[in-house]
Amino acid sequence: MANRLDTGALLGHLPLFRNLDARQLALMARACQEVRIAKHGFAFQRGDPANGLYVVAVGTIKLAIPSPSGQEKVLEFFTAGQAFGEAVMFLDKPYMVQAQALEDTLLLWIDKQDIYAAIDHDPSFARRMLAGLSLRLHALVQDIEAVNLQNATQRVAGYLLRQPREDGQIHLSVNKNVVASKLGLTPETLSRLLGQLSGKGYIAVEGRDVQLLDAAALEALLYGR
Amino acid sequence: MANRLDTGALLGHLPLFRNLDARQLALMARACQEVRIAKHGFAFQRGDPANGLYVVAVGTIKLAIPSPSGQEKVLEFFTAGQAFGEAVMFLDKPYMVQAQALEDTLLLWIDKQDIYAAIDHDPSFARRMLAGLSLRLHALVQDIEAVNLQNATQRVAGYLLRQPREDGQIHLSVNKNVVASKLGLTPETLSRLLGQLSGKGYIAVEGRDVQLLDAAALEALLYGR
DNA sequence: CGAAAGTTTGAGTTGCTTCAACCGCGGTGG
DNA sequence: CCACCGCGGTTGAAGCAACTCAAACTTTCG
Repeated sequence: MANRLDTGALLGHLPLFRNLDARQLALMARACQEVRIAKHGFAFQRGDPANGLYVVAVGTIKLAIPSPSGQEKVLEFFTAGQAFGEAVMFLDKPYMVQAQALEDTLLLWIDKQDIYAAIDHDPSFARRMLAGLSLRLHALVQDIEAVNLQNATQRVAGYLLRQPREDGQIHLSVNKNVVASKLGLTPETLSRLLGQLSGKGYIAVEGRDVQLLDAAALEALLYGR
Repeated sequence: MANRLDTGALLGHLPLFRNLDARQLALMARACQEVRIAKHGFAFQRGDPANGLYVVAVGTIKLAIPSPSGQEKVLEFFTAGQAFGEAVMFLDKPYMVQAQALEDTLLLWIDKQDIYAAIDHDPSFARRMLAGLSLRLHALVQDIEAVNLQNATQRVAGYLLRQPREDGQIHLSVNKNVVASKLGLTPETLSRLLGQLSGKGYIAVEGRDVQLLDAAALEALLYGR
């Protein structure tokens, strides 16, 4: 029991489950299962049936659309405390995306039925669920906007500006290959563009650390011209 | 009262509101407002605050992301009975898309508060709402897949195959300019590709009517090579 | 320490766009 | 009634942004 995870406490801290009452929370904590995924392993793949949702306890998950030709389009990352895989659960369709661990990861899996029970029992849980899906939708629309209406440079600039930073310092949470895929670019193109922005003095890149030297200039790229 | 719309009956027929009880439905029917939008008019534009959702009573609405340069990316169309604009309602963000009428259109508008009330009152309503959002999400992911992992020809083939048809006969619900935008193409490119597919004998195009002559060949384009 | 993965740089290619001209058709006003 | 306009659509020629292919260099990790 030493290495045992306190699932109740963990769930209770998630925004999604925040004001679920104690009984309901305990029920859910008991119902959920721990799933360990090794680095590069999959929580689920395209075509798998969706019978529940996942919550990241430890680690990082990459959600991506695979393609027959081996390339993939990265949609989103999830780290400790975030839920994923909820959307398809409500339809009766198989996953059209895959969830891959970027490092050794511990997930909690909650059955569809238990989620439904929580929805029926607590309307505020339903609202949180709705808000969660809406947020996901919002992110996807942003992605679509980026790919369809912005050129490569603007996508990179936009991405950098959206990253969390402390005094202009950004640390990329994933490697540049993955960032490139998220932006709908090849690694080569991303590398060249970062080099270009560095050359102009807008940013300084060192490995996964990026310093924003001239955020205003980046915004100008995004909007003006 | 002759021209008066029976909102209660209309709402009651929507999948979203199907098994809302009579009292709740009546409440909602009384709460909702009729909104008339002339062709080319907007139900809302990017940046507008979202305080409720819309249901199409009569007409067609085009949801699109506008861009400063005047072009736009079409996301989806909505016709009689479909709801839209629900997603942003749950976040406290303004719309990032615009809803434009493709013809004279009559909408019903329902306030956020009334929706919340229905969610709290009837868990099955919440589930329907969740399913609705999930469906929207699914569609967006398909869109992203198309733009990122398929070439222009595949996108066109995929689109045609997804359209409702009777013995291979498709009728485009919107003009080709709009279809092109939905596919992330220029009108010129779409025209060329349709011509090309016609040339190969896979389809026959006449105005907005498209005959699928060889659906298998189109699927082959999508998957194999 | 060596193999594999990640990153950068260079050179050449291409799929789609852009620009431009043209056609046909429906509506509209003189 | 017909000339005119404007929009939707097609076609051609030229351009370019991003990709592909290839090779070298760097970092990570077993």
